[in-house]
Amino acid sequence: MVRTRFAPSPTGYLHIGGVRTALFCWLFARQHGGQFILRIDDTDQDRNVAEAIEPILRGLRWLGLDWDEGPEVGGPHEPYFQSQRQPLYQAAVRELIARGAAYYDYARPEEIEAERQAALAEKRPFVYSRRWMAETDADRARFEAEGRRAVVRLKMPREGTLVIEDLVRGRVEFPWSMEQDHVIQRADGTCLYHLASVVDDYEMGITHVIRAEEHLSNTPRQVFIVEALGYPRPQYAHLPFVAEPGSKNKLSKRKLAQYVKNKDFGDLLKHGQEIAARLGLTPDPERFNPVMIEFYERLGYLPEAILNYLALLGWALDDSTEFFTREDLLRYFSLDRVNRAPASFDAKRLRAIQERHMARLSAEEKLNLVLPFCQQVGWVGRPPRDEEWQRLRAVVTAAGERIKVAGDILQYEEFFVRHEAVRYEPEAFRKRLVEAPKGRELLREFAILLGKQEDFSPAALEALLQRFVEEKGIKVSDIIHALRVAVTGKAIGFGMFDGLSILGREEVLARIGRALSLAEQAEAAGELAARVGKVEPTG
RNA sequence: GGCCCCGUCGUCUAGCCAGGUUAGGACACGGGCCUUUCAAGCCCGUAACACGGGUUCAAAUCCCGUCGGGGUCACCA
Repeated sequence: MVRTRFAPSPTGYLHIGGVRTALFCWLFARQHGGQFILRIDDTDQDRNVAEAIEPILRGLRWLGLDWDEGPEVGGPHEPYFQSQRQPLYQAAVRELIARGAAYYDYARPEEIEAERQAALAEKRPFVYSRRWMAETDADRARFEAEGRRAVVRLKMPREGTLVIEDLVRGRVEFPWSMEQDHVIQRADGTCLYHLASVVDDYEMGITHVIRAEEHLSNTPRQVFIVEALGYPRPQYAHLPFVAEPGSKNKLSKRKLAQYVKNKDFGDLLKHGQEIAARLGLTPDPERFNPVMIEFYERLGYLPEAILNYLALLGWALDDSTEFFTREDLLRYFSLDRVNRAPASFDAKRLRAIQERHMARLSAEEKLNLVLPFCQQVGWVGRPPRDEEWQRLRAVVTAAGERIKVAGDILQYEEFFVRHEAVRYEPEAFRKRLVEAPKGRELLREFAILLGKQEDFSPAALEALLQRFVEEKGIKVSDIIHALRVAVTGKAIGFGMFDGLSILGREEVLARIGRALSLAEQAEAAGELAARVGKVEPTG
């Protein structure tokens, strides 16, 4: 029975690299009919764990990476918080000491540091002298009489080689002589991560330890504990870490300011901020950024697209397939096709994959995705009235593939407000209406035709405009830009006739009328200003 | 610095283990088509085996070395 685990520390956020690890653990367990366990590695903490794990659980849930055991779902190995399992670790420490694999050490931190410095000065690797090691009660009593306090250290081998058969990296060898006598229990009696991790992996029956590459160097000390305690050695698989945009450095949430300088990354963030602004949010930049999973959830990305992108960050099936649904991933994923080199975070590629997943959604699915965003800004009610549904459906259909994430619906405000609330882009308004008296004249004439038009379907409207254009001997482009700006306030948008049809005759006429009169006023004011400007110098 | 890992187009990668490919794909980029704007779509194109030695008829692929990048060396996880 395969059992894998994802064991984050409660830091208050879930970043892309962590999710990628969780995904691979989840995929591996699921496709082997095994279990995926979520464990919170909080051996260090006195912070508010409940608050700090919330974003982690929420992120995994959103992505559909369900866990069989862990926080909120329980399981036979409760509790799933390391902070609540100390007695187990302490028992393991006693066992290690009894077996001669660990010892009480009474060195003061500054004494260790002095040895370390001495080694550094002589350019030789640091190995603790074990001078304050206490292996008998008499030793302990003597050191304690000096007022020393003990930590427990691993009594690591000092010669020989450890061979690890890693499922991703193959055979890796470590000389034992390079290993330290790591501390496994603090002076205050609490136990440290490496010990806790090994004990829990054993207690929870973890068969495959799948984690990021940065743990590869930590593996020897863990294997030492595993063997000293007589546990079966789990299979290890060390995934390449996720690197920052345009570099091979490990992704770090602390270097955000630097990533923003990367154009693609910056664009992705900017797009997100625009949507947040339309929602009236001012999110915490520490959490609302493309390194964090929360960012994608709030903007209406598709979980499946994120999963697809993440899977490709360090894994490939073959030379050409890159679109994967969740089911595809479950079917085709395999650890032996995981890459060894780090993969850097590529914002553009993430967008491209999101677009492909979005494009295959049905209108109905897209509608449901977009609905909460519209409700949040008050365009439609909860639940929406029939006519609101219809309008929303029409806009979503007309916008088509322009809506790349659910939050993109918010750029179509003009279809959800009345004519008096339409906002005009200043540049477009000036160019297409204020400074285009001919365009205004054509628009005025066309409005008369629109007023008599019964059939307001896109096709009929297009035919109407065609006829108008032919009769006047002009080109479509001579009028359509003015029409677009007058009706939507914008220079760009989806098909003009779809837009007119959605708004309906009364609204369209009202908008044209308003735009025309505003443009005339602006022109008059402009002429006046120009005239005044000329007069002033002489006067 | 020691130990460990990694190095194919700008990016993500296939190919490497079992040597022989015009070194393939996608994203990005450039050009064209389409066109009422934008997006999409379609067609075409630019672009890579870190370097140096071997082994071999033949090396991205096997061996050695160099260089470069990264990880790790806590009473953090």
